[in-house]
Amino acid sequence: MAKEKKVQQITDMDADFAQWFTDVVVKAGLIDYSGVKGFYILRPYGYAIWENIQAILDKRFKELGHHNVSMPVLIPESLLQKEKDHVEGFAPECAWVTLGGNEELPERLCVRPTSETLFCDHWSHVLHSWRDLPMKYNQWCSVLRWEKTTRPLLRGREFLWQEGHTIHETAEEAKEETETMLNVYAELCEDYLAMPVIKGRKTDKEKFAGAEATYTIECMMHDKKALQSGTSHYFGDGFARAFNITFSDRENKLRYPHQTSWGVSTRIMGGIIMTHGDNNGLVLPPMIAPTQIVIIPVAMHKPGVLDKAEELRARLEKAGFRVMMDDSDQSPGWKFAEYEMKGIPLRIEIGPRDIESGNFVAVRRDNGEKAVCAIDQLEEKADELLKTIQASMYEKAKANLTENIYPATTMDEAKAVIEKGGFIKMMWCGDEACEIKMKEDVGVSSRCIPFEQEHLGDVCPVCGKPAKEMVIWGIAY
RNA sequence: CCGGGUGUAGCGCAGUUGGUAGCGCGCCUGCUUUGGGAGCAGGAUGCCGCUGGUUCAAGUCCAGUCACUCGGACCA
Repeated sequence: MAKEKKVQQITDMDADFAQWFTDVVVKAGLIDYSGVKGFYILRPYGYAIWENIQAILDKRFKELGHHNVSMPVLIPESLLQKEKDHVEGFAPECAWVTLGGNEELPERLCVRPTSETLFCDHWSHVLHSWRDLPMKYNQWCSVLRWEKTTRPLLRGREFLWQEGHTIHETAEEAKEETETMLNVYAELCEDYLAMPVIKGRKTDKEKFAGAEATYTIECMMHDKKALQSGTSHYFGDGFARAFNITFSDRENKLRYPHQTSWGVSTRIMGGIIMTHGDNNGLVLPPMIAPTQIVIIPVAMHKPGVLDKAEELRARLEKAGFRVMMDDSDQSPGWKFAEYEMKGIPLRIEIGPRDIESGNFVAVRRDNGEKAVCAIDQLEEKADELLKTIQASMYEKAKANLTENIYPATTMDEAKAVIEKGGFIKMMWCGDEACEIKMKEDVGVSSRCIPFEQEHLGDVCPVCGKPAKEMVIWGIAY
C-alpha cells in the first residue's frame, strides 16, 4: 500500500523518461514554474545545489588566476553586430529592449544571450600593453535566449551560468587556457558530480558562433541521450580584429590578442538528475548534496530517542558533514519517502532498539542497502559510507556510458545502435554533408571528435570517402 | 514554429440535457501514534487559466489568448 502510493507521485522512468524528469524536478522542490514560458524559479533546494557547484568552480577559477566581474545585462545592437558569425548565431534568439519608460530608444538593446561582445568592447578600451596580458575574467550571471521549446533546467529562456572570458598574448597561451578550463569542467563532472565525460572537439557545424574551435564534455544520461555539460571555446584573434582590440607587444609592434570563453550552466543540474535519479526520485552525489545525511528518529516520543538523535546530529555536524535531523510530526515512513525523493545520500535511523544495542541504522540512497553500525563509530562510518556512495555512483554512471557506446562501420549498424539506445562511434570524412545525412537518416548529431581517437576503418560509412577521424554520434538534449 | 494532450482548492481529480462548486490527499487545532507515505474528532481554503461572445442563466456552448506537457523541427 505504502509503496503504491509512493510511486504514484512520479512517473516511472522506463515508461516515460521525459515525464519522470519533469516530475522529479518539481516534486523534489528544485524548481517551480513562473507565469512566463521558459522562465523558472530555482527554489531553495535547487539553488543550494547550484551554490555548491558555484563554490567548487569559483574556487578553481580563482586558483587559476581568474577575477570575477559583472557586465551589463543589455547589449547595443551595433555592438552585437560587430562579429558576423556571432550575430548570425545569436540574433534569432535574442530578446530586445526597445522602450525606456515610454520613450522609444534610439538604438534597440539586446538582453545578453552571452557576453563576448561586451567583454570585447571593454577590452578594446582597457588593453594597452603586453604587460596587461593575460586578462582572465569570469562572471556569474543569467542570460536570455528565446528558445522555442523549453524545459526546466535543460532549456530555459533565462538560465544561470558562469561565463569565463580571457585574452592572451599568444595563440598558444589561449589554446592552453581553453584546454585547462575544459579540464576544470571535466573534473567537476567526474570528481564531484560523479558524471563520467567524453572530452573532445565540436565539428564546425556544432561549434560556437564566432569560435575557431569549440571543445566540449559530453555525458550520457540514463536514457542514453547526450548532454553537453560544459564548453570551452578558442577564438583566435577573430573577435579582437572585429572589435579592434590591440596591444603593444614586446617589440613595440601593435598586435591582436588571442581570446577564449567557457561556460557551465544550471543545465548541469539536469544532468545530475538524469544521470543518477531513479523511480523514487533524486539521487544526489554526496560531494554536492546540500544535505548529505538525514537523521530520522523512530518512536521519537519515547524517552531518550530525540536526545540521542540530536546527539548524533551534533556529532556529525561537528565532524564537518552537512546533516539534518527531522523531528517533525510526520511518520517515519513519510520521512523515508520524502528524503529519498530529495536524493539525500545517506539516511540514519535511530530508535529505542538501536539505542539499547548501541547501534544506528544507515541506509544508502543510491542502492537502498541497510547497515547496522556502532554509535561509537558514527563519524568514521558516515565518512566511509558517503565516500562509497560517491564512488559507486560514479562507477554505475561510467558503466552506463562505456557499455552503451558502439562502433559502427555501416549506416545500418549506426541505425541499429540508435534503435537500441546509445552513442555511435564512427569514422568521418570531415564533410558537413555527411553530418546532415546522419541527422536525416539516423536521427543523430555529432557530439564530438573525441581526444581519445580509435581507428575503426579507412572510410566514412556515410559517403565512402577516406575517413579523417572518429566521431561520437548521439541523440542530444 | 508544427502536431497531440491538459488547465476546476496546495496536489490528484469528478462535475450529467447549461440551473447555488464537489471528492480524496494535503493544510490548521486537539488527542492518540511512530522501524516504509499513521488513526480519531473538529476546522479553513475557489478570478472553474485569462478575455470576449451566445443566453434569463456558462465550470459546462462558441471564438480568441496564455500557460503546462509529450513528440517533431530549430537551437552556443
